[in-house]
Amino acid sequence: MATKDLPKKYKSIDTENKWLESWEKEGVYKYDPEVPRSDTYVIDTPPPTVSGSLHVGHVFSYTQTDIVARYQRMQGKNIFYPIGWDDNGLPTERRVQTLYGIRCNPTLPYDDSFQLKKAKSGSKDQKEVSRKNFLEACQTQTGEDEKKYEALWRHLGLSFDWQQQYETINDHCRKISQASFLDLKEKGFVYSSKSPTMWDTTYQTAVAQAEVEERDKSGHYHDITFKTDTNEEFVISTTRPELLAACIAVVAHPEDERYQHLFGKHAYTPLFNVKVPIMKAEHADPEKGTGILMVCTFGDTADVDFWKQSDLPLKQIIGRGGKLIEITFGEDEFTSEDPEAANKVYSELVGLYAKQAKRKMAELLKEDGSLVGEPRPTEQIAKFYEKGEQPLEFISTRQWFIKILENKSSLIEQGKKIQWHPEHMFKRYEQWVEGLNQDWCISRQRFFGVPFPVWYKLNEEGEPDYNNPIFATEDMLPVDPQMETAPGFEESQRGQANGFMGDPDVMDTWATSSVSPQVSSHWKVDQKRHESLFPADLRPQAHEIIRTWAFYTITKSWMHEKKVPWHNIAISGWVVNPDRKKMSKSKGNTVTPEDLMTTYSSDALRYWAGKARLGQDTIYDENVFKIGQRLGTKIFNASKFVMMQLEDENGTPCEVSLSDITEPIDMAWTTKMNKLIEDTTKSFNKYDYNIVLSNVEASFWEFCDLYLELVKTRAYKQRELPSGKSAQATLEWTLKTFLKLFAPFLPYISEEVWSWNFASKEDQPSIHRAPWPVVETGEAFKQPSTQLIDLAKEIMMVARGEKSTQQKSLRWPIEKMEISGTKEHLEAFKLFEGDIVLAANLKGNPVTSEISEKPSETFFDAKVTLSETKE
RNA sequence: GGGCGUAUAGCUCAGUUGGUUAGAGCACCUGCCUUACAAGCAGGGGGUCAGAAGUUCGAAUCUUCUUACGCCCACCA
Repeated sequence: MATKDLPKKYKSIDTENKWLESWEKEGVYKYDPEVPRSDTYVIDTPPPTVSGSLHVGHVFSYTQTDIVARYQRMQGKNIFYPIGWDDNGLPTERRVQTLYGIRCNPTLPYDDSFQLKKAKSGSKDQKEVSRKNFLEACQTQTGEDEKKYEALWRHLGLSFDWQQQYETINDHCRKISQASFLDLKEKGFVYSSKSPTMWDTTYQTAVAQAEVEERDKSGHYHDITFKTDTNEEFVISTTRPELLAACIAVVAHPEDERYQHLFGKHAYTPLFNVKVPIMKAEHADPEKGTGILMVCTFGDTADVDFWKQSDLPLKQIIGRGGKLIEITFGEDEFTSEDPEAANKVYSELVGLYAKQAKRKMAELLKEDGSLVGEPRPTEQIAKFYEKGEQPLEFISTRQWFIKILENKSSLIEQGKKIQWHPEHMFKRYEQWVEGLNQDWCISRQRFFGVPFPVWYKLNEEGEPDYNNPIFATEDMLPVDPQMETAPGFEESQRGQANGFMGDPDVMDTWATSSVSPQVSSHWKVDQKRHESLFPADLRPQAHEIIRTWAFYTITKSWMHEKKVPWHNIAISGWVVNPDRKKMSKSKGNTVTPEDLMTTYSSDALRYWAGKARLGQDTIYDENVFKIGQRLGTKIFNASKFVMMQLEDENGTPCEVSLSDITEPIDMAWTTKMNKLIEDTTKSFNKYDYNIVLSNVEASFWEFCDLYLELVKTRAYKQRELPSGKSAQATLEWTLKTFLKLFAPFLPYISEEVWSWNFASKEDQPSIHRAPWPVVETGEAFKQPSTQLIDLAKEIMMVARGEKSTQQKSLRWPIEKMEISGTKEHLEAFKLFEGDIVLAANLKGNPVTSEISEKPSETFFDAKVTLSETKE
C-alpha cells in the first residue's frame, strides 16, 4: 500500500471493527488439537459471572491475560484459550426474580404455556413458577447477557478461541461436575452429615466458609438476671436475647474468681424457667460483659463448638427462613419448670424474625423485671453470606461435604508446586488453608445449579434413608434426580412410601468452577484431549478468590489425579478509586467499558491494563487511557512516515534488506534495539509484561524523536546511495520490530500497520501469528557499543536547546558548530557527523578541537551559533 | 491480635544484581506549523525517595524499629 492512500488521521474505531471481524473470519486465534502438548500453551480462563454487565475491572484483568496469550502465540505456541460463562447460582436467580417477577416453587408442575415477560421495575409481586419454568427463565436471561459479554470481549480484542465457548450450566459442565462428585465419593473424600451449618435465612441455603464475610453491625447488650437453684442471682450480658429459649447452658471461665461458687449448680432462665447447668468453658472471656454467658443453639461458632463437645440437647428455635419456629415447652428437649407459662411467653415470639423477636424479648424481660436497666448499644461484628443482607444463623441441616481438614498439609504442598505471580500471593493461599476449620460444604438449597446425582430410598413411613444414598453411574450423567427416575424404581414411586426421592439440593457454584481445567480438557469424556490440555499452563485470577477458586481447583485436581491443575497462577490486582478502595461495580458502571472503548479505543484501554503490574492494585485514571490513545496515534503517524521513506516518488516500495545496514550510527541503533528485544523477552517470560510495555513505549518515543529525526534526511535525500539504503533498511526493520513488540498490548494498531506492507512481505497475514522478535546476530548488529546514539543525542540536544532558547524554529539554520572532545569521542563523532549536519541544519561542517580530558558531565563541549536569518 | 502488600515530583507510576547529579508521562511555564504527527515538537521549573537507627567506601535499593494506607485471616456473649 502506498502511503498516499492512507488516511490523514487515525480513526481507531473503524480500524478496530475491521480487524475484529477479520480475525474471526481468518481463524487467527484458533486452537489446533493436533499440535503436541509441549508446543501448546493452555490457559484456564476465569468464566465471568453472568449477572448484568461487565465493568472496567473485568477489562483490566482479562486484558492482562490476553497480553500473555498473545505473547505466547507469537512465541510460536499453539494457544488453548477458552472462554466460559458462569451462569450458575444465586446471582442469576436473583436477577431473574427481579427482571421477570417470578419465584421458584419446586412443588408446582411445569407449565408449558408460560410466557416469560419482563416485570415492571420496582414491582414487588412475584409469580410462583415450577422449577423447570424457573430454570428456563434463567437460561433465557443468561443467554442474552452472554451475547453482550461476547461483543465486549471481542471488541476488547481478547484472543479467545470462541469455538471453545461453554456455559457452566450446560450438559457438558453438569456432567463433569457430577462426575467429579462421584469420583470424590469413590475416593472417599465426600460425606454427608446433619450438623449445625452456616445458613443464610434470606436465600435459605447453606453457605461455605469461603463465602462468608464479616461486617460491622450495631447491636445492643441486654443485661439479664438469672436465678440459680440455690437462689443466688447473676447477670449475663447478651446481644441475642431472642435466643433465650434456645439456651442450653450458662458458662464462665474456669478461673474466673467471681463464678467459682456457681460451677456445678444450675440456673433457671427467666421467662421460660428452664433449668440449665452452669459450666466451665475456656472460651468465656472474663473481660467481656459480665464474664458469664449463655450458650444457645446457636448464637455463634463458640456455641456450636461447645455444644458439639457436650452432651447437651439441641434446641433449634430459628427456622430456615430466619423466623422463630413452633416449639412446645414440656415436650422433648424443651423442658421447663413451668411449661404453661413458658409456652405463653413463647406464643408472643413465634413467627417473628430474629430481629423482631429481639425487640419483643426486651419488652417481655422488662415486664418480667429480669432486664437490668436499658439495652446498651454496642458495635459488633457478625458473619454474613457475601451476597446476603441478614447475619448468618447456625442451623442444623443435612449437607454434603468434601474432606478438607484432614488434607490441609497435602494441599499446602500442592500450592508450593505452582509458580505464583507475584510470588507473595502464595502466602495468602497458605494462610487460608492453615486457618480453615470446616470441611467444604458443597450443597446449596437452591434451584439453578448442578444437582447432586443422588437419590434416597423412602421407608414405609416415607422417610428418606440418608445412610444409603443411591448414586448415579457415570454413564447416566448429566442427570437431574428431580426429573429422572432412580435406578431400580418406577417414576410412579417418586415420593411414595417405599419409593424414592431425588436429592433436592444443587452444588455450590465453586463445585463447578473448581473443575474449570477439567471442563476444558474434557476429563472423563475424551482422555486423549484431557492429557493434552491438563494440567494447564496458566490460571489468571483475582486475589480475593484465592481462598475459593484457586483453593478449590487445587483441591479437586489433587483429589482426582494427585496433580496440580496448572503450573502458573497469575494474580491480578484490583481497580481502585483514588482513595485506594476497591472500585464498586456501580461506580465502574457509570462509565461502561463500551463507552470507554468508543472514546479512547480498545488499544488505549489495553494500554492501561498492560501498564499495571500483576497483583498490584491500580487506580482508575482516565488520563492513562488518553496516553494510550496518544500512543496509538503516534504509532500510526510514525509508521506512515517511515513507510514514506521506504518508497519512491511514485509510491513504489524500495527493496532493502538487513545487509544494507552499513552506517555505524544505524548499527548502533539496531544494537540498541537488540538489547530491547533481549530485555523485553526476559521480562515477558517472568510475566512482567508491564515492564515490557514501559520499555517498548520509551524506546519507541526515542526512536521517533531522536533516531528518526537524525536519519530521515539521509534516508530521503540519499535514497539511491548506500548511506540512504542503510537508513531505510534500519527504519524498516526497526518499525517491524516495534510493531511486534507492541502487538500483544495494542493488537489493533499493530495489525493495521502490519497490513500495509509487512503482511505480504513477511508472508504472514496477521502480526499476531508472526514470530516474536529474536536477538539478531548478523553483520548489521555488530556495532560493539550503543554509545554512538548517546553521543548523537547530546549534540542534538545542544542544537535544539539553542534554538529553543532563542525561540527559533527547529529548522532554523546553524551558522557554526564547535565541538571539543577527546580523540576517541571525536573519532566517534566523525561517524555520524553527516547526519548531524542534516538534522540540525548546519551550514558547512562542524569545527572540532581535541582536548585531553572528557568534560565531567558530558561527552563534548559543544557550542552552536545560529544564523542571523532563516535562509 | 496474626499474615501480606504499598509508601519515590501536585497526580499516575518506573527505578533490574547497592554505584556518578533519582527518571518518565500527565499537569505547569517558555517557545516552535519542521518531508508524518499541534492529539505534535523543543526547552524549562518541580523530589530530605514516609520517619529513625544501622551495615557499607557508597543506600530509594540491604537490616531493624516506627508511622500511614490497603487487603486477607482471627476476634463475634
